[in-house]
Amino acid sequence: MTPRVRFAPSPTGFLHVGSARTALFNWLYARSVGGTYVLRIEDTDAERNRRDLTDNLLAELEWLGLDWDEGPVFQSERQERHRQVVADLLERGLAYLCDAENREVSGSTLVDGLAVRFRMPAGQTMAFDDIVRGEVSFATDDLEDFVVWRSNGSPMFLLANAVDDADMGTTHAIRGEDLLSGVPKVLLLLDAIGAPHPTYAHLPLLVNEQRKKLSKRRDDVSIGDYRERGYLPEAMVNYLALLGWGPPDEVEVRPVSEIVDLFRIEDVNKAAAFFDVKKLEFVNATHLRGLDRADFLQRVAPWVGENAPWPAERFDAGVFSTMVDLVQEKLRTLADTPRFVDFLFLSDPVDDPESWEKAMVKGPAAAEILDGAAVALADCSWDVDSVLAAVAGVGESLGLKLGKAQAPIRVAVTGRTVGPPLFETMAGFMERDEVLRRIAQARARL
RNA sequence: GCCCCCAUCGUCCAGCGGCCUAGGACGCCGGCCUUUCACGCCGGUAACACGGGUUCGAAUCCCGUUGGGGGUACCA
Repeated sequence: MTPRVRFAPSPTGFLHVGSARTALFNWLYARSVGGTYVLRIEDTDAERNRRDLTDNLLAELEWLGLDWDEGPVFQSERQERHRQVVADLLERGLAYLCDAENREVSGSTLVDGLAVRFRMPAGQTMAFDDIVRGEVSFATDDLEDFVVWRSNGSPMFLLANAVDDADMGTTHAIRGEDLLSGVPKVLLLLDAIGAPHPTYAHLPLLVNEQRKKLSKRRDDVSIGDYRERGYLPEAMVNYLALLGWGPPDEVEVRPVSEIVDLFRIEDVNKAAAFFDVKKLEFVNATHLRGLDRADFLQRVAPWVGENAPWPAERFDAGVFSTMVDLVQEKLRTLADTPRFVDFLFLSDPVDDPESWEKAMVKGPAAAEILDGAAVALADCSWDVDSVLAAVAGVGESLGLKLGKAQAPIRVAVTGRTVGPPLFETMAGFMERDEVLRRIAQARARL
């Protein structure tokens, strides 16, 4: 029997990183064993049954590259089937009607306005063998009767979940550990409808610095937000795969295709994992550096386009395209890009007080360096070597190494202490007059 | 409260009875390179929660303790 797994998110309007991780592991499992990956939308709650909430979810999954083989299947469209199952449970006495106060009401057929609860059998042990957790068991005596059908005429999560998995032929339920304690109830439901139990694999939770489950209130959990902050989908997927799993060869940053080849669900570990943005950044930077120029230009387009910190008419795509070689390897995220090149597309260098303080105030001989550079750069050849030699000469006359000597010039020209290689940038992409103008302007400010 | 799960460097992952004076990665701290930053390279910091067993031998198996987490809705 070929494995069938499903990712069954509840539409909340965005894709949570924890959900993305669950989706990824289901996808990895399916892709690694040649199984089928189905997408199911758990929207039994009327408030979540909104197409727009689902659309965004699907868009984010597509962005991550987690393509599904079947679906999306909407639970809300399967209500009639759910109703039949509940009616059957009621008729067989496995469930009962109850009012708003949870008092049992006699009757063996569905009644509008009344909920239905499943009757918890006494003295049973519900056990199952979880791929990641091993043998897990619950005593039904510790569990209570639970609602399977709402008084408003809709199915509850557990019921829809059990019925749909049974109907869809789900062989493996791979999901977050927060759902572990719901398993015995689902098993009972599955037994009641005569369906086989899927094999479970409960993934360790993703937690924050407080070791609490990632929550949308406190933590940055939206995949869309990471996308907007300049993270690459392949980096996101790569990093997420590293939470709860590790490649046998210890090579952490790699293409998703390799992860598919190496992934084994049995290797997933049990302990909760901290979502570490620092490491995500590292993974992202590594993938970013690996992009070829055309690919990089395409991905970075949103950050140098309309929302860029410079007037669109001053942007020079040709200059930027060439500058890419000088900045790409320095970036952590795509969003870092503008501040490495903005001085080229702005009429004046940006004003960065910290940089100014560091190079012009605290740094040595700022005035002398700028004065010297104004002279030396005025009549040297306008190429990288000559510009470098000119600045180096100014530094030597003041007893400064090139690193120190270039600092005030860098800040005068670009506005910042951090940026692309200075001489390459000046000689390659700026007019001599503009460089001299900025140096003079900075000198006047001292 | 009750039920369930978990426990190796600050963090993520490796280790699945001897190869462990515990390995890799991120971070951090040094150094080199050097036109800043970054990259790269070199080096360093730092962990088997605790207590009992089992065994010739335990980070690895068992029990307990402690700690953490999850669940306990007519949310999913």
